[in-house]
Amino acid sequence: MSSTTIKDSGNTPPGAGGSQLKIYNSYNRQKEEFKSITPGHVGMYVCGPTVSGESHLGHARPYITFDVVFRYLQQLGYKVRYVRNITDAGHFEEEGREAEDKISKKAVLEKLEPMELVQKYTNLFHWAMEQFNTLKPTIEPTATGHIVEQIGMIQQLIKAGYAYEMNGSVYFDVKKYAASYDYGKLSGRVIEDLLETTRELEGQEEKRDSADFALWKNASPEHIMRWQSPWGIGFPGWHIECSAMATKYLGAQFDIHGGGMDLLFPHHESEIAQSTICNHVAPVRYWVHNNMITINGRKMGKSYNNVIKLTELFSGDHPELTQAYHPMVIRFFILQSHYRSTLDFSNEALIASEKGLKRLWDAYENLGKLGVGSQESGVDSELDSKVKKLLDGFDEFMNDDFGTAKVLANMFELVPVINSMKDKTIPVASLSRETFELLQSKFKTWIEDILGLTSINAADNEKLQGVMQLLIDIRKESKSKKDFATSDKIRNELSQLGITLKDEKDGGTSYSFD
RNA sequence: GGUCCUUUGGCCGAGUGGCUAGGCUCAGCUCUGCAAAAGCUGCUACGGCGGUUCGAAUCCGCCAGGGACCUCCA
Repeated sequence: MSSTTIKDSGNTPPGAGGSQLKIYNSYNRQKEEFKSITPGHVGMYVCGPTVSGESHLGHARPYITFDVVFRYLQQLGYKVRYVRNITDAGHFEEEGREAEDKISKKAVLEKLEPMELVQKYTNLFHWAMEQFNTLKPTIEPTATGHIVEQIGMIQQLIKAGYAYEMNGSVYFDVKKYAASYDYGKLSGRVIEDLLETTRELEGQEEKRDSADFALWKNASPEHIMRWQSPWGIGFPGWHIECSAMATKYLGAQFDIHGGGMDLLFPHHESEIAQSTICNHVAPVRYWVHNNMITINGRKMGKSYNNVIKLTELFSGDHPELTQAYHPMVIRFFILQSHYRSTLDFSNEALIASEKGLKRLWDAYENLGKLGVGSQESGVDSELDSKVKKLLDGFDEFMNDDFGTAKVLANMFELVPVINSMKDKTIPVASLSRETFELLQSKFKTWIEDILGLTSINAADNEKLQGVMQLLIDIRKESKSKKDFATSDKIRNELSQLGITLKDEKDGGTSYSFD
């Protein structure tokens, strides 16, 4: 793989014939052709998790969405630097546990140690991401590891006259910024409205304007995360970490910034303001936002009390769940909708996804087992061009703002063709050699490398496979002797254990685990 | 209250103004010792009312429902 040139991967390379990647840019609210700032390279920043608690289903969406974006950009031949932060600084408390007073007389080991908590949930997050088969970001910086950079940036903002200190805290001067820049453009906010807001919030009286936001907060004694700064002991504000880390690793201006729609305001709006003042340029070319996962039509979130944690989803241990769901089913479920639409959770929908994924994956495995066949004669040109068209659709739909749902729809349209070839009701030779090979290679590339799906069959164990083969052989012998009592006993008892035997048309028998 | 978005068949969910999305469910058929799987066929929807257009789920207006953001939030 070359690091500077565009790899010809069999997909449409950027800029060359065919369709070209278009991305919906939240900043302009329209689809734009994607052009990277540095040819052959892409810088992408995605807002990562706050590791003060366990991740839930809602969190799965952006990381799976942007994992596919990451994979696809690489597939197109770009060298991608994918930065996803870990927010491990802030006002930390563990759920169900009170934040503790640092000066209390408790023994050190009895106290809530913030880094221990942060470590625990970071590990859990990484574990869940692995279950989803997401690729690791190329850089995963932590907020606590970049306090120096954040302080540096705040100092720059003060020096530039866009931030002011008050009682050990530092605030960004939104009114001043708005005088010469378009504060509110990203989130569609009207600055006058923001300045007029008369919301009562704690600490508001320190600000010159209610729209101002904190860059650095003075730490009260009970605040357990604290650092020394030019303004006294405190902790960084809510938005500065992303600006500081994105600037450090991706430069003053980079290609893609991703995150959930709920971060549009104030988080990303503030990020733009901070970075623009410090770096004298708009930080991001393409703002990309995924929509929310809802449950019973409501956004999943702590404040709504409708959260299903990922561990619960994988184990089925939650009152809303009728069963456990394989992480791949969640991934598939998310990919079956467009990332900018809300996605409603329900057991019914997830079960449908589970079945669909199994069917798709079985067909994919069958496809891999098919030989090219003797392509001498009998090419069905109608079928051949239909298959080609469906395959071309993969690129076309993905290039249209990452239309994974439509890519999957095309794959499903190919499933009957593949299964029929397997059952020999359609000869493999009805496809030209070229088309058949394209079908095999594109299916593999797209299903595994781009969509990042994997098998959900639990049967990948050699000894078990041996035992299964033995049972299948015994059953086959019984059947040939018309001893159906024995053959049915084997099948029925296996079925009770959650193993389904399937007699294939070619005389063989396959099995699947629930 | 302000800003924005959304409303698709039993369920989920794509949809660029004209051509079958797709998945799941359900029914029938084929195959099969039976079953499962697979294949085939069927079920054809776009919140309501107007408007633009030769033609609208797709554009515009009004009404109704739902949601997001405005506060930590994926």
